[in-house]
Amino acid sequence: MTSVRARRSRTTGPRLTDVAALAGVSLGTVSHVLNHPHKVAPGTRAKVEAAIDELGFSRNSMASALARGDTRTIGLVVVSLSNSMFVDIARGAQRVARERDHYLQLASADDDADLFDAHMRRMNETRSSGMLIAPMTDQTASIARSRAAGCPVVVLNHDSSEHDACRVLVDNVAVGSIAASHVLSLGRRHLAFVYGLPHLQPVRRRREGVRHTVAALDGVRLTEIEVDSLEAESGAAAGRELAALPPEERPDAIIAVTDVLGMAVLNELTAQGLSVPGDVAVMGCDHNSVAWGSAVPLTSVTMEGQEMGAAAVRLLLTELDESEESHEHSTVMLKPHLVPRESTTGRER
Amino acid sequence: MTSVRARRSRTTGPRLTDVAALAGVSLGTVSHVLNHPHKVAPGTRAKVEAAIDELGFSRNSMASALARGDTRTIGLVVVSLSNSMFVDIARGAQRVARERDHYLQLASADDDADLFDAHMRRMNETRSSGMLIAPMTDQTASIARSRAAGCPVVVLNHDSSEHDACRVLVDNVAVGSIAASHVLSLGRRHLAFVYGLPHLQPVRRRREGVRHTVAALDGVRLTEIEVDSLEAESGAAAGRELAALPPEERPDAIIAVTDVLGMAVLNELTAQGLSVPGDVAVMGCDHNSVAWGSAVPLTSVTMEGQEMGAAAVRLLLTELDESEESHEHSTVMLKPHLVPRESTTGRER
DNA sequence: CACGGGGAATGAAGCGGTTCAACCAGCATT
DNA sequence: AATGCTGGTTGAACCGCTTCATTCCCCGTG
Repeated sequence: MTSVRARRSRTTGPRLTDVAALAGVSLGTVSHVLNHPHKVAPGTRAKVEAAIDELGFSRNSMASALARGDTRTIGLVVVSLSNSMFVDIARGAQRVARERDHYLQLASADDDADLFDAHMRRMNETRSSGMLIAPMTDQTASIARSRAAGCPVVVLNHDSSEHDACRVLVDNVAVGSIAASHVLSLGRRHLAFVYGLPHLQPVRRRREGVRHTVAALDGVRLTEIEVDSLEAESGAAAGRELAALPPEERPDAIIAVTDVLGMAVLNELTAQGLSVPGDVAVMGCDHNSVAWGSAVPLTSVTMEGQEMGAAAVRLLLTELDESEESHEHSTVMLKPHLVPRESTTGRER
Repeated sequence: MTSVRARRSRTTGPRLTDVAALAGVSLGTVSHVLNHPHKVAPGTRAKVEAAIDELGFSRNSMASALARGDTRTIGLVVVSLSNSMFVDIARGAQRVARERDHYLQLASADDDADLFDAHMRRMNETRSSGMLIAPMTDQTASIARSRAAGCPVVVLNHDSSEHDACRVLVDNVAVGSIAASHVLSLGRRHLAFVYGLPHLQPVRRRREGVRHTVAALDGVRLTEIEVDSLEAESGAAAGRELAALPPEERPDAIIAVTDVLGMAVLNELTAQGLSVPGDVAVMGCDHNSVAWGSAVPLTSVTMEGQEMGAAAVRLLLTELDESEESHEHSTVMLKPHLVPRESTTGRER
C-alpha cells in the first residue's frame, strides 16, 4: 500500500496530500491556502496553516512551476565572478528580482566559453522565465536558440551590432571623455592613453572618447600606448616605458583603459621613483575592486554594475509582461561617472 | 482540440510527445533515447535524434526531475561574492560538481542574514539533492530544517561546535603559525599582530597560531594590536600607530589577520615614509584578490578556496551515496600555505 | 515445426502540484 | 415556497517526463 512512497530513494518531505489529510480538507483547498489565501475561509485557513507547519511542509517548486507553466525565475549568466563588476551586476539584479517577486538564478562561466553556453542551455531546460547574460563574445546564436525556446534574453554590457534582444550598456565613449576631461580640468596638458586588445569594443570606445575630448582642445597632446594584454604585466611594461622618457617628453597624465592596467602603471611609476600625482597623474576605468588597494588610491570611472543589473531585470520583466508581438527591444544606456581619488587629485581631499 | 496548448501564455517549446509524433515512435522511446541511448536500436535512435533537433527540443528539467525524484543539483549559498575566497569556492565546487554530472546552483546572500536563510529555503523548495553553505554565523537551525526536508548540508569554513553536518575547514591556527614562522625565518624578532573582531573564530584561531609559534622561541617579542574592525580604515589607524613608535620600539614584522587590514597597514606605513620590507615586513592572511594590487605586493597565507569548494562537493556526494543511517559526518581540514611576495621578501625574487 | 528467449518498443501509472468547472449549503428576494 | 446568488470547497484533468510491466517480433534450438 505504501509501496510507491517506499520506493523513493531518500525521504521526500510531506506533500500537499499529507497536509490535506491532517487538516481534514481537500487537496485543492490546501493549494488555495498557498496561492490565493483570501479565497479560503479564515477558519479553514488556520487549520491548514497549522497542519503545514506541524508537518514542516515545503512546497515542491518544480511541481508547482510545472503545473503553473511559469517558474518566476530569472537566470543570470556571467563570464566570471573575479571581476567585481559582475558581482555588482548580480547584486543589483537580485535586488530588483526579489522586489518583483522573482528568483534570480546565478551562474558563472568561469571564463570558459563552453560553460557559458552550457549555462544558457541549462536555463532553458529549467524553463527560466527569461535570462540576463553578460557575455564576452557575441552570443547571437545562443540568444536566438533561447528566444526560440520561449526564453527572452537581455544582454548586458555588450553592444552586439544586431540587437535581437534588449540591452543595457554603459556609454564607453563617455567613459573615455570623462576620464580625459577630468585630468584636463586638473591642468594636465600631455595625456597618455594606455590600452590593449583594441579589437574589444569597450577598448575602442574608450579610446574614441579620449581622442575626441582631446581633439576639441588646442595645445593638448595625446600619446597612445598600445600594450599586449590587459594584464598587470603589460601595465608595468608601459610604466617602465613612460618612466624612461625624458621629462619633457613624458606625459603628465595617464589614462589606462582598465583599472588593472592603471594600477600596474601606477605601481611601476612609483617604483621608478616618480611621484603620483606630483609628476604624473594616473587613472583607470571600471572601478574594479582589485584595484582598490594600490599605494596611491586610483581614480577611476565607474561602470555602475548594480544599476546595470537592476535595469536589466526591469527590462526583462517588461518584456515578459508584454505580448510577444507588441514588444519592441530597447536599449538602456547608462552614464558612467567619475570616482576621484588620490592618484589624480593628490592628498588634498 | 488544441485548446490546452493554446491556453498557455507563452509558447512552450516542443514536448516529448511532439518529438515522438515526428519520429513516428512512442513517447517512451524518445525518453529512452534521452536517458538510456544504448537500449534503443541505432536506427530508431537516429530518427529520434533527427526529430529532436529538427524541433529544437529542450527537455523540461523540472518535469524530468519530478518524475525521477532527483534533481542532481547542488546548492551553494555564500555570504557574499565580494570576498574572492567565496568566488574561489564556487569555482572549485562547480568544477567537481560538473565532473560528477551534477549542476551547481549558486546563490549569494549579499551580506544579508535573512536572504541567506531565504536562499536555503529556496534550495529546499527546488529539492536540491544537497547543499553547501559558507555561513557567517551559526546556522544550526536552518541546517536541521534542511536535513529534515531530506536535503543534507555541508558547511564550509565555519567551525560550529556541534557538527550536525560534514564540514570543510581551513586550519586557522596553522594560518597564524605559518605567518609567524615565515617572518621569523627571515630573521625578524619583533612581531606585531594586527586584528579586529576577536569574537570571530578565525581571528581567534590565527592569533592563537601566532602566539603559539612566538612562544616557542626565546628572544622574540610579540605586540598585539587590536583595532575596531576589519575594514581598511582600521588598518590605516594601526599603521599610523606603528609608524609613530620610536624605532627601537617598532616591530620589524607585522602580521595582519586579513589581507585588507594588511594592505591598509602597508599603505599607511609607506605613506609615513617607512620602507617595506626594509624597515618593516608586512603580511596578511586570506590571499584575497582585493589586496593583490598594493604598491608592494603583499605576502599572504592562502585559504585554498577552490580546494574547499571541491572537497565540499566530494563530501556531499559521498553522503548522498551512502544510506541515511550508515553515514557518519566527517570533517576535512585543509592546510593553508604561504604565498610569499615582496612585502616580506623584498625585491630579490 | 513448435518453443523459448531476448532485444525493442509501447502504454499507462505515477511524480506533486494548480486550476477550473461543478457542487453545496445558506441566505435574501419575490 | 420557489428562485437566484454567492462564498467555500471539492475532485478531476492536466503540466511534461520517467519507468516498468507488458506486448511484439524475430531468431536460434531441440
